[in-house]
Amino acid sequence: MDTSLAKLAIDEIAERITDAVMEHRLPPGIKLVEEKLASAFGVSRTKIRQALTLLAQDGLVTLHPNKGAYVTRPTADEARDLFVTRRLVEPEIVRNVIKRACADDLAQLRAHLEKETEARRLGDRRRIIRLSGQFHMLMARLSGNSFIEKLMAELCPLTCLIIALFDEPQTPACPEDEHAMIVDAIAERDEERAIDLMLHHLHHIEQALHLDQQVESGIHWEALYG
Amino acid sequence: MDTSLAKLAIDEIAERITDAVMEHRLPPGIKLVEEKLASAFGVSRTKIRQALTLLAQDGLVTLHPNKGAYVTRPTADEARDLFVTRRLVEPEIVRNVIKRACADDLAQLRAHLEKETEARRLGDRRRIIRLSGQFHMLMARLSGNSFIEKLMAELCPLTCLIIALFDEPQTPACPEDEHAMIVDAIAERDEERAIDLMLHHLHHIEQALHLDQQVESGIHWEALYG
DNA sequence: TTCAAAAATATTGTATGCAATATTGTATTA
DNA sequence: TAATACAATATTGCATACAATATTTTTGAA
Repeated sequence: MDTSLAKLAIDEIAERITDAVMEHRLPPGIKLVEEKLASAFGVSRTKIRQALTLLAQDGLVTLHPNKGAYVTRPTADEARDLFVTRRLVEPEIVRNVIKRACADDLAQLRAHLEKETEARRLGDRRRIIRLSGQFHMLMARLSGNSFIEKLMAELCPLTCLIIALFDEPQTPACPEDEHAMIVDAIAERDEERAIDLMLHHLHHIEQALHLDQQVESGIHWEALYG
Repeated sequence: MDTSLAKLAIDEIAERITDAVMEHRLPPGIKLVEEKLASAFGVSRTKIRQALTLLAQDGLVTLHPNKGAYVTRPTADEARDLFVTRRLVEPEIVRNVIKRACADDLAQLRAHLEKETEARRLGDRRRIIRLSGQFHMLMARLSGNSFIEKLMAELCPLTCLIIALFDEPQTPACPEDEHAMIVDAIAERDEERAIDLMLHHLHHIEQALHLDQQVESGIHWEALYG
């Protein structure tokens, strides 16, 4: 798992685990044994422990005292709350990006869209999901409000988790080019349209999930001995 | 500093430090030496370290690598962003509280108001500031959205910090009974008025601060040798 | 005396070791 | 054989020790 030679800081460890969760390489519910991670990253458990507390703070990992750390398994209710929160915050992000975005910012957005296109071309579904999340994180960063940026840096990885839980693996990952349309509207400084597109985008993501079905509780143990 | 006998969990340590910051017993900019905290709380540095990473995640403490942990000293810009964020989020909180609040929830709010009144009667300015912050945290909790609750649990202590930095100590802590008026409007299910009161309340807090003055940079070292 | 170099001290960063707890495997008994 | 108690193993929680880095104090020369 560790590719670099330099010793990893706890933030970097947390980031790598976050990426792995976003790409569904670490599925919701899986146990994260400290020693395994420690040897995987080539550091001591102390650092892993600190990384896990960070991730737990972000809600990506849940700590059960004396039991261990598990990748969080959000409930359908939490998923709904998450989308409510995103629909509350992301219009403000769009407004601020339109207000502040310079040419370089737009270039960053376009560059990100290209990465998404490339991942789609390759059919790399895991990367598509992670990049889709990171698009919104980039938008939040460009909005210039550090609190909103930090909030989105929590909500986006969690959204990926929720997609992992509630989406059918067969479904084509994300609404195709909605991100591109949002960027276009931003480039044209069309606030109303950009916000509208963003809200529809979020609705599409949520509606593609099956939050009403009983997938949420995970494995149905009762049904196993039939 | 440690009053209980049982060993403190990391969260409890973080909470106590948070309270101390909210009450301005730990002023912005002060260094938090791990060993001092460790002996104060009767635990090892390991736990303190984890508590500090939590607090740093919340923005209440800033970690300078190899230098140490310092109580954050927010800038005026960050203060403005914070209030922007609160004005974005708290109307939603009010809406949800009105939608969901049962009799017991309202009783909790009233009980909190009494605590505030008591602190005001005693002239305990520190407690007033902390309780004022915790009023908004309670509202967020009653709103039933865990993400918004968590966000407010970060923003409120930071607001206390900002008040510590930018408010004149002489000023009477907070607008007198605006919290009570908000609770009244909520009890009457008057959404528009409640939101209006909340927004005005937030404006009052922000305008009581001197975010435009150059208080922010802390001590004016240049002016000391004149 | 003043400045800079160097020693001494303080503090952080990390790994390791041990105790506490949980989980798994085994044996014993009804 | 099935259930339960007990032992073995695995894992977490925590403190401590040591290395790396920063800060302060002391020393010595200009």
